[in-house]
Amino acid sequence: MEKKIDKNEKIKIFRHSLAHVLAKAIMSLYPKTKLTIGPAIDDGFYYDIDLERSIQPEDFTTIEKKMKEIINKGEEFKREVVSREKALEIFKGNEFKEELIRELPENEEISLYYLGDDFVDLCRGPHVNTTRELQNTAYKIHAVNGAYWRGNEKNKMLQRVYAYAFADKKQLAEHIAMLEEAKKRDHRKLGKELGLFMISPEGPGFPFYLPNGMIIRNLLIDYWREIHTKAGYVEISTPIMLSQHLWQTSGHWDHYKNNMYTTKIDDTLFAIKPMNCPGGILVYKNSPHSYRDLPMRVGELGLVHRHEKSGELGGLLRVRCFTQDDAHIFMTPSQIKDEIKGVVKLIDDVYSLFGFTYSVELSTRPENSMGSDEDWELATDALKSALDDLNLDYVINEGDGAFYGPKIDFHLHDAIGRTWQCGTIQLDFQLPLRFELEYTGEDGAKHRPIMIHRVVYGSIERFMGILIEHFAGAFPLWLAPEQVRILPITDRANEYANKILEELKRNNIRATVDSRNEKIGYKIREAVSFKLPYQIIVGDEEIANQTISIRGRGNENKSGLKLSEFVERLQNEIKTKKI
RNA sequence: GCUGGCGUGGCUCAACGGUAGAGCAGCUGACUUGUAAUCAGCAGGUUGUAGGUUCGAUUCCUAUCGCCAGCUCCA
Repeated sequence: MEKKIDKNEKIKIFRHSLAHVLAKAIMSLYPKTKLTIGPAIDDGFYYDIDLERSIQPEDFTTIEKKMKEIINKGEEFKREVVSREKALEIFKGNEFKEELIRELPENEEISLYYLGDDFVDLCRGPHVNTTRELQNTAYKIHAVNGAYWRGNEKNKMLQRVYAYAFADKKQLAEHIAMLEEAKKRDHRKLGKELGLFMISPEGPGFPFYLPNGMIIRNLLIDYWREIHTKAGYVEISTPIMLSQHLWQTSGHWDHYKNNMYTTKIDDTLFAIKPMNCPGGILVYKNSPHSYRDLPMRVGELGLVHRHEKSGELGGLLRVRCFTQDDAHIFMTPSQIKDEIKGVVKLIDDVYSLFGFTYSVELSTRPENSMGSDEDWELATDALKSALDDLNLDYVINEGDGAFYGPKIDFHLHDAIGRTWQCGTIQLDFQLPLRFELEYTGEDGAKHRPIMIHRVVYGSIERFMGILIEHFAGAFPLWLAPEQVRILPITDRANEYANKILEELKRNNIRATVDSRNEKIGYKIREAVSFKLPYQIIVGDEEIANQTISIRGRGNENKSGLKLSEFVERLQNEIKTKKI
């Protein structure tokens, strides 16, 4: 274990040193470049530069060659500690470096790293001693993208040059091969090939479900209803469009207006809901409540619309209209911890069922938020202590909470390793206050409930996107749109195949017969490429013996089976939701 | 929204200043086939859209829409 950490440190130093080599190469090719920052990242490094001329993919090889030259020269990395004044003088004219230097804390020493005699960069280090140590490393510039200076969209946009970098050629090749493989499981590609969903240019970010995708979606919803009923939830449905007045009360109008679609009915402004909570709150307010009713767990599969900026859309992972598997829990302060634990448990159960691993983040108060410091502190502490009680590992994400409360986020990974927030649990003292929610306590007095907003899938769209990539389209039997395809070898077997089909249908198994006039090899090839879990093959032999032959994933190939045995096996596999 | 790249028949791609070509899918016919592509024929595109340059544009330029990567933002 310790060795592994050492290795990680070493590759980080390689990557960071290579970033300096890249910077030097770029400076020598394009002397007008202003350098900013260039850190090591998970699969390599990048360097953000400010340069009039935009770096093009054609330039990558030129830059790589220049890097190689520098490395082969065996130039030395030399560290020098300088005064703030000296540093400012050296980087005079580079407003980015000047800004960084000015912001360095008083007590911290300012170090420079020279690479050869003619290149210097402001840097904390550490680095390799000479570029000779980089001779075995393998790197490849693969992209240049825009990136705002210091990640702020109000700042200047720089060019970010990305490179993969590994300790040797083999590791680089493996990484590139892995990315190639990942492309094959891209949910957009599979969604098209397997007939799951489409997105029309007529509705950017508004996905259409195709029949096969709809089957999966409905199964996910069935499962969701089943586990939520068991966990003591009730379900409601609230309107998709509600008056501006409601959104003003909820605070969405002040904090979320730019993301909301609006329309006028007569002379009143209405907004399409970007979130389900205000509707859920109106339901709560519809009748008086006693402490005996709490906690009230109210679920809603709510279709929300949000105006996401055009460049932010992507397949099913980022859309403008999606169904949240939402629920609001109204409760007393003493119920907070148990309720949060209950939701965490529910989320863990669901993600485990699909074989997902996830990471957890706790997000705290953002800048543009409402409510008192005390409430925020209380809410944040409640979330923390629930997580601590459950012994869950989590990282804290400062300032990333919702405008009405702090939250726990659950992140899942897509095929190429990007993480996506799916599940979230948000604690909210603000909306109950704004909407003057009440319940009658044991003491007969009115009290204010506390709310949890939570989703498990997050959005059905995003979750399906991740699901498609996770299984590479080869869904577990219970989710597969087509579970079994029956392939008659000649048309003499069509009648027998149709009898089998009827029997499967009677047992609620989704099956079809491929009675096209094609060779068996052709039908198998197609069934396999559609990632079907099982194929039943029948010809003269099977008819004579009244048996079936099957093919399953993982090269399973069996003959002489009884149909009834196979049906039993399928039903068992479906019932246990085996993955 | 920003930076850069890309838009050719249902899909995957070719042609790149001289009025678009292939494979797969589709349709028709023949073959009745035993575990990942049977053969033959037919049909299908005013090259995202709108302008411009040119004798001539899919190819060059501008705008616009959409897609992709990243940034920002987010379920």
